This record gives sequence, structure tokens and C-alpha cells, in this order.
Amino acid sequence: MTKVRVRYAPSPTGHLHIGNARTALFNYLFAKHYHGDFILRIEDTDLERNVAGGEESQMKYLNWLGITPDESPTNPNPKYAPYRQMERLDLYQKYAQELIDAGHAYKCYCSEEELEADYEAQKAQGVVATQYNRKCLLHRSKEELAQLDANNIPFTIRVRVPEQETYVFEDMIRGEVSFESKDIGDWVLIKANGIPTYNFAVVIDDHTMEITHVFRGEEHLSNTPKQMMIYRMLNWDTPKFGHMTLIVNEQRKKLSKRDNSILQFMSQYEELGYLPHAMFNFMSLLGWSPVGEEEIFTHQELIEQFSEERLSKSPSMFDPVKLKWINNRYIKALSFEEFKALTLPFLNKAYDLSTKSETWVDTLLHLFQEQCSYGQEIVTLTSMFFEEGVTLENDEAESMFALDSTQVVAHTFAAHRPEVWNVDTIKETINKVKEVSGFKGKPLFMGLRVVASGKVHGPDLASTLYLLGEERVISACLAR
RNA sequence: GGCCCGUUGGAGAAGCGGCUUAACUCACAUGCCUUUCACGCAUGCAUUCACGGGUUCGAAUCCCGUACGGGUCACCA
Repeated sequence: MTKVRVRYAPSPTGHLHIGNARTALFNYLFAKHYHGDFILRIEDTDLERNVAGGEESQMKYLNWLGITPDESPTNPNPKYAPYRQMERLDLYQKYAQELIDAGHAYKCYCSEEELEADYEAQKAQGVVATQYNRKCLLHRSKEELAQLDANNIPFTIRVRVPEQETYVFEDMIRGEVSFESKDIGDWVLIKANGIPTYNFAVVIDDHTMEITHVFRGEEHLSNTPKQMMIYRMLNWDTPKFGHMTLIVNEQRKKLSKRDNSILQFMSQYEELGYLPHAMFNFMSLLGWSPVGEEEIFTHQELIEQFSEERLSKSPSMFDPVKLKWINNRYIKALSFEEFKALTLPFLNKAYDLSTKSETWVDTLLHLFQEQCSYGQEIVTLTSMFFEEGVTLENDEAESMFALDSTQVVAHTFAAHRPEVWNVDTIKETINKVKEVSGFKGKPLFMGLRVVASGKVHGPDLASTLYLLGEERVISACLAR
């Protein structure tokens, strides 16, 4: 069997998007599972949408995720280089000319205005799936075409779509899929500016780079017959295709980059303090499922377990709750030092820590590692320790606060306040309160908690009181 | 509208003709543990797989139709 070669081919139009990242991930997993190569190719033929730094950003976040290309623009294999389409223009021209010579393609001098007018006319007649009317193939004389050419009228190169051909392929995910050539109009191979369209360039590149398998989003399914016809005309073998499910939002709509209700870029998750391995793990579950019951996997396990046969056909919903859950699992597994390195910058940015001791900060961080689901969450998780005063959070807190036992417990605590304020002495004091007041369990713990913090839930009580600070806790107790 | 794809619990999702009286995960509920909370652990949560028909001894799984949802129809990728 020939070596597996797959590619991820983004256009450098922005940051790495979750959909693209997942495409890259599955291609990578597939390649590594079969000990093949994963190639990064840049499809920069849309000059208007290219953004400066787009390519670097793609690489940066691929790298962040731990997806390392075996070949890329910055790490080329001379046999296949270059890896940017704009550097391969000669190649596309060469094959376009070959197709013209063979009668499979022709020059089209129709202007955009003409085309638009024609599409409008077709629509007026009730045609919804408009196609090019083949004016330049059928309805212009040789003389007219020569004249247009002599006048340097800009032209595109269109493929002459064969009559009555059927394009059947065995999709690695969907099984047999077929399309009819009559449903496809003569499409553009080379744009008027001399740059190839995606559907043409991708064929030339995949073939010349010896790509064996192509995993891409479902939105490319209907591009496949267009590409297949080029493979046929050039007498090339097609790679194997696998069309992955769309990632949809809660409204079951394809994730749109303009949809702000969901964070969709790797950069955003990095900024929020999500862990790359958790993202990697989460995305692997978007349209793929493992064999067993476990859902948490390392890189290596994912590579070993990955199988294209377990790729799903139905759309997968992007579930931020599950992402948080997975990320929390990874955060729990962090060493305290790692957790601190992750969260401290967020804390520092949000609050003034200059008056706090290192012990105080460490105690705080220790307390929340279990429940923290992403770096920045530490800010909201710990907000009560940076606020002035106490606000009862809800009805439950209010009724707890109102209990007589609560008053007794609070005053007893204040009366027996420890000489030195730390977690151990506070624990001793709580026990002292138990002895003196006779209250234990819920009335004791909840009472103190609600008086000091206004909340009925929270981390370990002694640590909470310690962090809240002696002055605040005692004055709150006395005020009750 | 043409073409293509999908439809399993509150959510994700397994299932590929009998081992399924439908895994697993999240969420939710209850119990245990913990002097409180959280963590953890245990248990519960679809008599049913969009709907209708068919094939079969047997169907969530195969076939046909209907409904609903989605994708795509560019000189974008």
C-alpha cells in the first residue's frame, strides 16, 4: 500500500476556526494512525479575502493544538514544493492549457454583467439552479472569438462539462454518493485574473502532491463531482474522499463565523485559558466516536483509536457545556504549579493582589482547582473574596441567615476568635463554637458560611473564612 | 426549486438484521460519603428509535413513500 498522505488546506483569511481545526485534526489523526504524512498547504487564491498574518495564525494555533505538519510552506519537501497556491500558478496554467488543447475547456469572454443578466433571465423563467449558457462555446463565431482575443478582452477558462456523465464515488463516511453531469454548469477553472478557482487548483495540487485521502466538511460534497471530472479528463486517479458532518449550533445551523453567540476561534479559547489538549480531545468527539465508554484521551490514544469507520454521518452539535466539562477534567489533572501558572495571570489582571500574601493566593487557588473549568473562570469563581460587604445570594441564604442558631453561632465565633488567623486555627475555633453553642453540622457550618459570605454553597469553610479575612468575618459575625 | 445529506432520551451519542427488555457522556433527581458545601461513589431517568407502509421467522438497523431539518447550486474557499 502506498503511503498515506493527507492535507489540511486552509485559506489564510483569519484565525483558526473550530470547523477548520477539526478538519485538520481528523486528517492528522488519520495520517498518524496509518503512519502517513500530514501536509499543510495554503490556498491563498482569493486575493481579496487573504489577510496579513493569516497563514502565521493558522500555523500558530495548529501548533498550539499539537498538530504538527510533516510538510508545510516553512518545512517543505522539495519534491512537492511550493506549498502556497499563489506560488504554483504556472502549474495551473499548464494544465488548463492541456484541457483546452484536448477540447475539455475553453476561453470565455463573457463579462460579469453579461453573466448576471443571463442568470437573471434564467431565474425569470423559473430556473433556480442557473447554469452558464455556453455562449462562448456555442454561440460565438470563430471570428468573434478571435476579435475578442485580439482586443485583449479578459477571459476566464471554463471546463466543458461532459453530457450525460455520472460521477459515483465511495465516500469513506457516507458510502456511495452519485451526481449527474447535467446538474453542473460549465464552471470556471481559471479566473480572469489568471488565478485558478478552488475546485481546479485543489485537483492539481492533490494530484501533484500525491494526496491519497481527503477528509473535508460536508459542504464540499457537491464540489466532488466537479473535481472528479477534472481527474477524469486528465486521466488521474482520484484520492479517496470522506465528507465529515457539519458542526452545527444549538439551532442546528451550520456554524457561521459571523455568529457571535459561540466562540469559534482557537485564539478565543486560548485567551480564555482553555487547555490545548482538552480542545484536541473535545474536537475529536465532534463527528467521531470512540469504541469504549471512555471519552478522555491523550494525543497518542486518539491516534491509536482513530478509525475513519467511526466517523458519523449526522451533524454534530457544538456543545460548550461539554467543552467546559472536558476542560475541567484536564484542569483537575494539572499539578498545582501548572494550575497556578494558568490562572494567576487572569487573577492578576482582574484584581489587585498586591496586599495579599503568597499563602493567601495559593490557598485561594488550591480551593478552586477542582471546579475551575477554564483559566479565566477563576475570576468569577473567586469574586466573593475581592468584594466588599456581604450580600445574601438567594432566598435559601436569607432564611438560613434569619435562623436563631445562625446568630448564636456567629456571635460565639466572634467571641472565640483565634489569636492567629490561619486555616488551622479557624478550624479549631469552629470546633470550639460547636462545643460552646451545641450546634453542629448544617446549622453550624451553613450559619457561619452565610453570615461571612452570603452564600449557601462554596469551598471548604475554614479556608473560605481565612481568605475572606479576619476583619471582615468578625465584623460580619458581630453585625448578625 | 434541482441535486446531495441527515432525523435515536432534556442535550451529545453508540448501534451496521437476532447477544438490545437501546451502551456511554453531559444535565437532572435521589441516596451514600464528608461535623456544612464541593469532590467522589451508587442508583434512577427512551417499553422505544420522525411518521406511514413493505421485506423478513425476526428491523432502530434493509426497501419505498411522507414530513421535518440541513448543505450546495460564484470569476469564495
